[in-house]
Amino acid sequence: MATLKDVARLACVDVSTVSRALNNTSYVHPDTKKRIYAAAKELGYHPNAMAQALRQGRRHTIGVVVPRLHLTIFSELLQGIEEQARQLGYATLICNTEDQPQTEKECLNRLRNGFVDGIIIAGTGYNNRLLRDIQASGIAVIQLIRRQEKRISSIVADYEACGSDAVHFLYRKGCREIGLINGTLELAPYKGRHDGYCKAIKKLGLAENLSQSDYPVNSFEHGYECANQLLDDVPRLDAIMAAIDIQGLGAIRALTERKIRVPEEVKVISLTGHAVGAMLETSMTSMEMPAHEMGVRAAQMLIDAVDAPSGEKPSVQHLTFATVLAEREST
Amino acid sequence: MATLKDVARLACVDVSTVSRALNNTSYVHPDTKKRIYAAAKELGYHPNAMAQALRQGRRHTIGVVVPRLHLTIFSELLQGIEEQARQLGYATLICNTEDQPQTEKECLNRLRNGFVDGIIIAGTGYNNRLLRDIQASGIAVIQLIRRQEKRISSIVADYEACGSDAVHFLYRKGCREIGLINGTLELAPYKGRHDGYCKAIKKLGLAENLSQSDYPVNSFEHGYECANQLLDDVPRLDAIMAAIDIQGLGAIRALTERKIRVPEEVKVISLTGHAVGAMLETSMTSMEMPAHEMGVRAAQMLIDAVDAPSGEKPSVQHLTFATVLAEREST
DNA sequence: CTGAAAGCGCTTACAG
DNA sequence: CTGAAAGCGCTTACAG
Repeated sequence: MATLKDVARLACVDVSTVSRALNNTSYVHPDTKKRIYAAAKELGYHPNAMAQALRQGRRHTIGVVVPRLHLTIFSELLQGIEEQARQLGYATLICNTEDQPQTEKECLNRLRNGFVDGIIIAGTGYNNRLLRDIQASGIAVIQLIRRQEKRISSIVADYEACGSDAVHFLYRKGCREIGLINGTLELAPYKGRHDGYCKAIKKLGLAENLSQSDYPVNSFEHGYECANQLLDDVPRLDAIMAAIDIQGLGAIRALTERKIRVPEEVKVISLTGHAVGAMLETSMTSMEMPAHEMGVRAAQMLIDAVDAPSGEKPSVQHLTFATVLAEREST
Repeated sequence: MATLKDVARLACVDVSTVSRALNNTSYVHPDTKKRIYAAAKELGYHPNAMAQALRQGRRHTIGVVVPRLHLTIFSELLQGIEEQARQLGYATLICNTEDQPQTEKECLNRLRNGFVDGIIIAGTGYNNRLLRDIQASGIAVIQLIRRQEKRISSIVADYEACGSDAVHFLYRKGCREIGLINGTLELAPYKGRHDGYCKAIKKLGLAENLSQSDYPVNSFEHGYECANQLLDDVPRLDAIMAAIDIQGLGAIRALTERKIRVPEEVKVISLTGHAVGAMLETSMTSMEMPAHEMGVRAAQMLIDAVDAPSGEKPSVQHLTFATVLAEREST
């Protein structure tokens, strides 16, 4: 790789002049400039981003820590983040934790070592202390989807309203025995949906029908298992709410196997529509969150914080997006 | 952020000693070591990765260029890549091109600027020259899924066998009018599946039933539109092969709307199963490629190339994975 | 076992 | 308009 020095030598000027010419950072005589450009081109010169970053103290890279990508909302969020970051001149570094606090910790420690200017995280909630340390050390941090720590800015959907709205929607459709398939209450999105569900159920004077399984929360099997549990426990079950699409698929599969018709006998709704629900044979009604836009906003907010002069760093802010009902065939 | 210098000052030694102690790179007196560790801890010292990279000429980062993440096989590949890279001590930088050659070009130019040690790309095929330049400049490059350039190593599935095997499978099931939903022949995976399909069809003395639409190849709508086209054009259509799962979903939707039963009247098979097919109401038969493993192998191969002493860089190699039939309810 | 020095490739005051 | 110099934070021969 050719360096500034090589270009300088070929163009018969000092490296500082080359730097100025290439970065358009101060007047350089047009003729000199021309010579420099020619030399740079001839040598196929590309500036070394490491050296620039070291010198300028800015890496123009953000880190994104997610629990999983495949078949999750995170791949869509990540697309939004990457798109926006790229437009603002930032690269995106990803880390996949599989929701393992230990893996997450290692990822965060790598990222903080001068890898990135800021971090967007959908975390496990087990490394909040570390996250605060990282933030205190001057690296911007934003929580996305999962607000596990109040003292760090976040962008989330209104999970509680989402859970509650879904119950009311099903109630209006005539459902009286509504089951919930959800995930661990340690994670904000599941906790919120759980609370919204319970409050609405109580308000309407209905019975809570909860379920759980040993499968990973984010799995088809979990949905399948929980649906079977609900069907066994609640003879007159007439609706199933699934926290995420994949669980909904599992639930529909369980219903199909029992020859229970959707939506005539049991209605199904997903609380986190992300595109796949709309494509099913029996397309699935869902509460949709604007994932792509949330990703874009997260990148924007993070980079704003990174770019802010160090005196006036923005204070902690929490942004909540509404989810919108998309009615389809499963209800 | 505390620097080596700060630690050195606090521990009353030279920076070089601190560096050696912290990196365990040569003998340092135990007492000194202890003092240094204590000082580093007290200051919350974290080495600056930029400076290390600049000094060592290695960034320990690989770049991954994909056309899309959400609801594609690429999110699964990326998970495999990230996992393996992380285990080998590498971070993963991603770029999302949306299959725009111009965006891809910009991404590649950013990556080559000292951002990464190597690049894994599922490319558009429009920047082959640039890719060769990048490779020539000392950055390892591997094509994944899409082999658009023979002179650069690649890891792909056997698309031709995949297309051909699917035809033979359907033939054995009694199908005689088999339609294909595919994508642009400019991309190797689609070209391969197309060729495999055509050869098998010819060999069996059947008629080719192709389709196309104006929608993005990687969309539900494309599958839906093409299926309708095939149904209109081929009265006795009894099977549909879809290049990818999402197209298959579109096809099933079209069939459902016309009240055509799957698989009794028309069978459906996806040529790139990636998890979602198995979860459907009518679970979809598909040719499965080991996406996660392919991602792992790609990361491995790339990092091997990066780590190879510069004298003995591995030569171009092409790895082809077999796809395996997973029979489900749609056939 | 440890210090002093050079240097990775760049940018940016400081002179002139 | 351009050069010489310092320095970003680290590592690593080279001495001793």
